[in-house]
Formats: sequence, C-alpha cells, structure tokens
Amino acid sequence: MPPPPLARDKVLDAFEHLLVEKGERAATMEAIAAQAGVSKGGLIYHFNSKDALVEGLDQRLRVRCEEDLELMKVAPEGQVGYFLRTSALADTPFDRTLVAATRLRSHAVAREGLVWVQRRWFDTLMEVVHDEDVARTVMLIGDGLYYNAASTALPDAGLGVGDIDGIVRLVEKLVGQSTAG
Amino acid sequence: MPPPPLARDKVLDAFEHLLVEKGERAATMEAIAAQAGVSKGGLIYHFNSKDALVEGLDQRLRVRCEEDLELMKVAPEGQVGYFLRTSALADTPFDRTLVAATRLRSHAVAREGLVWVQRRWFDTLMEVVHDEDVARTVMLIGDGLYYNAASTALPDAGLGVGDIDGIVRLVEKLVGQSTAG
DNA sequence: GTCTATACATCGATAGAC
DNA sequence: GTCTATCGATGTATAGAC
Repeated sequence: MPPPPLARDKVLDAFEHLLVEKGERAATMEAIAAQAGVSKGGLIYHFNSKDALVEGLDQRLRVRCEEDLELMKVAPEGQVGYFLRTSALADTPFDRTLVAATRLRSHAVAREGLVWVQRRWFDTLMEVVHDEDVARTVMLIGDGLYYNAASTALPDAGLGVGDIDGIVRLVEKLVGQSTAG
Repeated sequence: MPPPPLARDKVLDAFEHLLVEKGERAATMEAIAAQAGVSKGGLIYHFNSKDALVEGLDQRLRVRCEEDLELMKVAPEGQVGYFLRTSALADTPFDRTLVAATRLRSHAVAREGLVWVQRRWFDTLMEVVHDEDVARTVMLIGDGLYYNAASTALPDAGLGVGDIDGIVRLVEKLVGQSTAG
C-alpha cells in the first residue's frame, strides 16, 4: 500500500486551476509545478509525462462524476433541478475537474472522459424523465450553462441566480408536461 | 486601395481549420503557413504576429455574424428554428469562424468577440420571443448544440438530425406558450 | 510580395546530485 | 522523494535574399 498521494492531488489541483483560469496553452509542466509549489523534477516524479497528467485528470473526473450522480439521485429539489443548478454555478470539486477537462481538446483521453460523463448524465436523467427529447433538451441546457459558466471570464456577461431560477422553472414545466402526457 | 486580400483570407481559412480540427495548441504559425500553402515568412508578411491573426479572426467573426443575423430574420422556418438548426449542424462560413473562436480561450480578443455574438443573438431572439426566460433558454440550447457539435470528434457520440427535430419541436411549443400566455 | 535562414525563448523530458 | 542542470524539439519572430 502506497501512502496517501497528497502530492499527486496537489499537482492535479494545480493542473485543473491553470486549465480553468488560463486555458490549455498555459498549463505547461513548468507552470503546473510552480502552481503546485514543487519543482519541475518533483512534478515529473509523480507524473512522468504530460499524458500521465491527463490520465490522472480523467480518472479523477470519472470518480467525481459517480460521486456527483449519487448526490443528484437524492437531491431534495429533484434531479433535474439539481442537474441544472450545478451546471450553472456549483463550484464543487467535480465541477472544476469537468471544466478543466473541457479545456483539453487536443487529448483524446479527455474527450472520451467527457463523452462518458455525458452518457452517465443522460442515463440518469432518463430514469426520471422517460422521454428522450426532453432528456436531450435538459442535457443541452446543462451543456449551455456549463459552456457559459466556463467561458465567461468577463464581468457582466454571465447569467445571474435569478436568470437560472427562471430557466429551471421553465424546464420543470416542460418535464411535467412530458411525464403527464 | 489595396488589391483584394486573397492570401489573407486563405491564411485565416487555414487558421480556422486547424483550430476547429486540432485545437488551439496545434494552430502554430508553422502549421498555419503549411495548411495555407505558404511559407512561414509569407504568413508573417500578412499577419506580423499571432495576435494579429487572432484579431483578423475576430473581425471576420463579427462581419459574418451580422450576415447570418440577416439570414435568420428572413428564414422561412422562423428565427428560432433557424437559430437552433444552424447551431447544430450548419457548416456555414460563420459557423466555422465561430467554432474556431471558441477554441481561442487564452485570447481576450476572441472571448470578447464571442460575448458580442451572444449579445447580438439574444437581442435578435428577443424581437420574436418577448420573454427573457424563454430567450435565455433558447440561447442555452443553442450553446449546448454548438458545444456538442464542436467537441464531438468521436463517432456515435453526436446528435442526429432526428434528435434535433424533436428538440426543435419541443422548443417551439415552449415559445408558443410564452407568446400565447 | 514571398521566400530561406536563423535567432531566441520555451516546451516536454532525461540524468544524476542530494 | 525532491531538487538542479541540461538536452533536443518546437514555438514565435526577425533579417535579408530574390
């Protein structure tokens, strides 16, 4: 049994941070090491290549996705409301990992991880919604919310909490009609 | 009057192509020159820095956006239908430029251009929908469609034409309720 | 106007001291 | 286990021939 990989986690946190705040091109090995507070050599000891770093992020993404789905299933506001609200503004560990993964467009591993997450979300939503069009629409709104939350580093351009409330209300009407009809 | 800038356009086409197909990190000056069929020196003659290239893309984005909005306003299927369908699968010049711009996350100029496009879309949709929640929801679905179309280089993971039809039908019901109620 | 050649910085990765 | 030093490849940008 290896000891708890605290340094590994610290490095992955730094990797995520740079990807989210500065984008893929800024997340160099050197910058990651500096952000994590270790040397380049120290980083390479834990992840001996950039690909290994991406794989570490992918594993973390899948683990945290499953954890989030468990929360979603027991959310008091319902699964659809939980899904939409966390898409927009939750700053959970899962969220940060997810947004970080969306920045790694050139890495096949990261793309596959994202497709896997979408599949897991879709299947879980279908357990409540029972209508593929509605489930797809909810998914798309979630994607849109993520896209906006992830891309808007500009002040004044994002959606406010009140905006989200209105959208959630609208979508829940849609879901209600589909399960009733 | 300078002669028509054919070479400039060819270089921007190459820049877009690489951004869309391979991502930001692959769109290097050398790769762009090769893709455009010119030398590195020839590229630099037209755009003397990478920032100049990004600015060229930003200008093209805004021009093509306005052209697209004119088409949207006279679309036979209605503005909402046009908006959603072109978000999903249109391979128009505007589309390629837009997706390319979404890849340039580290450049402030590109981010501002995208925010500007969103604002123009929102204002135009509001001319038809007259309800901010509905307009925002339509925008989000459009963002989601773009996000999916842009990110899925994987086979079998994207949305089909039939899926889009179902979603458009659902959204138009939503829009109809809002304008009726 | 477009090219070749090349300068200079920075990238990912290796070797080996401590 | 973490560091410094450094390599080869690749990035942006410049100088100057044609």
